[in-house]
Amino acid sequence: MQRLTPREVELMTVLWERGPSTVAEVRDALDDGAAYTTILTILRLLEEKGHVARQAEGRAHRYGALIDRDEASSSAIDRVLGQFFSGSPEELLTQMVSDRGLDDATLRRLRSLLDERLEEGSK
Amino acid sequence: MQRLTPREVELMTVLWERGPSTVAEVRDALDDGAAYTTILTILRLLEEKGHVARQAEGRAHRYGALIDRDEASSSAIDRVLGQFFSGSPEELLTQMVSDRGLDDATLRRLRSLLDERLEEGSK
DNA sequence: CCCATAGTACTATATCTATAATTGTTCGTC
DNA sequence: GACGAACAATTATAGATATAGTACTATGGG
Repeated sequence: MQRLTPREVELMTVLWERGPSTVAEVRDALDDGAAYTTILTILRLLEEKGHVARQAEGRAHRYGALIDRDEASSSAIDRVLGQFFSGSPEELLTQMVSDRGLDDATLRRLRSLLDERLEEGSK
Repeated sequence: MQRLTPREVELMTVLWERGPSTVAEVRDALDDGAAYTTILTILRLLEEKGHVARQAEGRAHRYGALIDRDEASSSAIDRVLGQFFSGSPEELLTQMVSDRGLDDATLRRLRSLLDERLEEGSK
């Protein structure tokens, strides 16, 4: 998937959380003083790139996400993996558990997650 | 830490792997046909941003990284965490182990990694 | 049925990113 | 000491990003 700019991620997040929305709704949800036309322009670019679609609704249009959040975050992770961890999820995880103050409870939850995965895989 | 562009990460990677290098050495290491002046420009920008420093060496300059790789990757992860996982490392890891096509061997390695961590923590 | 307004399309601008050509400088060699 | 090669500084350009102004359109309330 194409890379999303930080600003684009912000708009997409609104669509993911609110569901299909009009320009005005997105602007209200962002609540950062951006002009109507600014939001419109970014949504238009996202549409060009195929990340959102819209349908007319009265005189307005309702924009909906075409990609889901997992897809986008997965791409973002891939990018980080490639840039810093030679594509190796282990290396990323290693740094996360060592650098980041994850407590034992969290580590244990992650381990059971892995256990579940391994269970399923062997089914 | 400020965000690094993909291209900047590539150059920094050379410095991280090779240690302090001249422009010509970086260009050779990249081996992607970039012009000498292109590399120079990006290094100059990285210097402005405080990510590298240089010292004269004969008529050339040797550029060295001022930030280490962990620092940069950690920032990149933070950005992804903030953008997609409400800052929660657990959510990111959850997605990694569930969505990604990690094979059993990898999952097992990840689990032993967590085991080690938990061992250490309880010591 | 008309016109104010909400909404859209089009256009514009500033900054950032990535690229490189041109110009200037220094050092080693002859 | 002049010259060429290697290097650096300056300048330039194209495309992407983020912002918004302007001009046009359609619709719903009076």
